[in-house]
Amino acid sequence: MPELPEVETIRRVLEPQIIKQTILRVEARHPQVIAGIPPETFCAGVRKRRITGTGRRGKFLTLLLDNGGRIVLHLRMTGCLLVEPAGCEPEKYTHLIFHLENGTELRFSDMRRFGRFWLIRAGEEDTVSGIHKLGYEPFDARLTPDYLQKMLGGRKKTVKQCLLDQSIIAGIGNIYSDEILFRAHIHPARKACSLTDAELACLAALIPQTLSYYIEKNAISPEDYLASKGQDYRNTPYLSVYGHSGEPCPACGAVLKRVVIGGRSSVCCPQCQKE
DNA sequence: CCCTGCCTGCTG
DNA sequence: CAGCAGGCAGGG
Repeated sequence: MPELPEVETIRRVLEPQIIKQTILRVEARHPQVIAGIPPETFCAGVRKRRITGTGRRGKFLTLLLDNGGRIVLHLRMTGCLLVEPAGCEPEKYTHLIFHLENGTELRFSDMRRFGRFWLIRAGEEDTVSGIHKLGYEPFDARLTPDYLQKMLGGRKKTVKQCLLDQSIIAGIGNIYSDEILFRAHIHPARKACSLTDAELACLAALIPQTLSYYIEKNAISPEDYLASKGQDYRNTPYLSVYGHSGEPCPACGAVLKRVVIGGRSSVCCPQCQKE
């Protein structure tokens, strides 16, 4: 489900609820969501540890532990994290429950079960989760027009595929790649190597701008997040093109078109985003 | 580059 | 019923 703005929203909602809490034990109802090590090893390694902080890298979340280790997780398509009182019935598809000392539980639910958890021990390098393969954060000062030129310049791939490539820029998914390209007036099917310097500069500026705009729009109180079971914090009312194919372009009124690029469906304006 | 698998639910 | 869904890894 979530891309960078949603993952960041979840992190901001969860952090105050779990920070300084000790994990009494972990219940792995569906151990398949634990990757890299046997589930029992994961549960034993996390048990009795205190959560000292949270982090985000691209679409990955991290929970820092008091022994220097960390939990790394990725929500993939439908993963969801909620902190709920122990007495309250877990959502359907709850696969992992972290029992916290204050009587609440950090619960991971995921209908499609694509989400994954890793445990990285103190001093260990994370070479398993995929974090090590990520490119710059969208807000990294090194994400310059020159960097984009270097990374996109020689590529035959489309610009859309490059934006989705986590090893170039971390955190952009199918929704925000469409939104960024719409704002930049660049057609998603354009070959990356065909982009002009001006277009690359435009992208370099719009990537952080667009994502921070949507992080702001996502802001939600922990109460509202919980009330909607972690489902209702999304940006749908603010999206310009994603989910709006067949509707008029908000800029020029032309009919927004659905196209398939690299197997992913994309929505763009045939008028504002010339091929 | 494309394809498949991983899962379940929703839409037409 | 087929096709699609905001992700990613692995294979040819």
